[in-house]
Amino acid sequence: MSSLTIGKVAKSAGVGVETVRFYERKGLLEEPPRSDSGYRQYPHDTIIRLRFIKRAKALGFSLKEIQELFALRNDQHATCGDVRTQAEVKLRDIEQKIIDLTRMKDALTELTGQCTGVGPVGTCPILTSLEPVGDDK
Amino acid sequence: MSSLTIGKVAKSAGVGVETVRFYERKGLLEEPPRSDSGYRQYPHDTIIRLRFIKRAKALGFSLKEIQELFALRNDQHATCGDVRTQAEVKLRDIEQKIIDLTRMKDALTELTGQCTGVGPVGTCPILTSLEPVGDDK
DNA sequence: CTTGACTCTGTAGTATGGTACAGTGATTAT
DNA sequence: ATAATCACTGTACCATACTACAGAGTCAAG
Repeated sequence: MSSLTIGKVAKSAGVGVETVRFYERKGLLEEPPRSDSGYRQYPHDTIIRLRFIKRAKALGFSLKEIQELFALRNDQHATCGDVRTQAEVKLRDIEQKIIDLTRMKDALTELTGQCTGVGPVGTCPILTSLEPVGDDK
Repeated sequence: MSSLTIGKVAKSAGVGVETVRFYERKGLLEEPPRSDSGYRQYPHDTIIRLRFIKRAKALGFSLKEIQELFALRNDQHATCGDVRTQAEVKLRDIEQKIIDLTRMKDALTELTGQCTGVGPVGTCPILTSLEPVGDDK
């Protein structure tokens, strides 16, 4: 059956043409066959692969990690458990980020709570708590 | 009193020497006076300023945002409320990140829950749910 | 007074995930 | 048939926050 041009796969997957070529350079997409004139000819499942990348990115996987996922899938010796392990590592990662951000949030909430919002900038408790002593210059 | 060399301020503030020069280039630190031989001579409160930067970074502020905070402080017309507004914007920002990460976490938790961890990689529900149909190459 | 540690400038490289050309050739629609 | 898209390669650039040199000069301790 037919193959797709780079513009078609890009549009179908919701990414830019340059992004598709970028993924190829990064090894996330295999080099597709070329037409006589040198145009890339993509099989239809390239769209699926691109969507996989989009979803995995939305789940917080980096391009490198996505590549590792692909490598795992192509590895005859890899098991479902290996994939699960990767997902769990990423899960711990995300949980840690949430913890860190929550800490930041609490600290900032406390700071804004101390600030009445009135008065000159020099007396702002947000700034003074970030810079407890002295004044530069 | 005495001034400090770049190595001293860097160490006291817990950052690298290159980082201090980098901050100077970025406009986060003013250019300090120089000795006859061209060495930077830092006033003591540079350490405080560097620590301010560290703390603000730990609260999720980018260097650019920290610079804006400094600009605000040096602005005679700025009020405490302006600073508070900046902090609140950052707070919303952090809250949104937490929401996004929580969504990622839930999606990944669901995925790992579906995976028993046994069997070949081809049957892994984590991979099949990321790539619902077809199989590339 | 020598040696090692420190500092200087300027440039380039790291990682991440793309985006944006320029200049040229191919294809498609009218 | 010709103009408007589209595709090609290669390179450079965006932001973020540093880090790492090279090659030269300076300072402090023993």
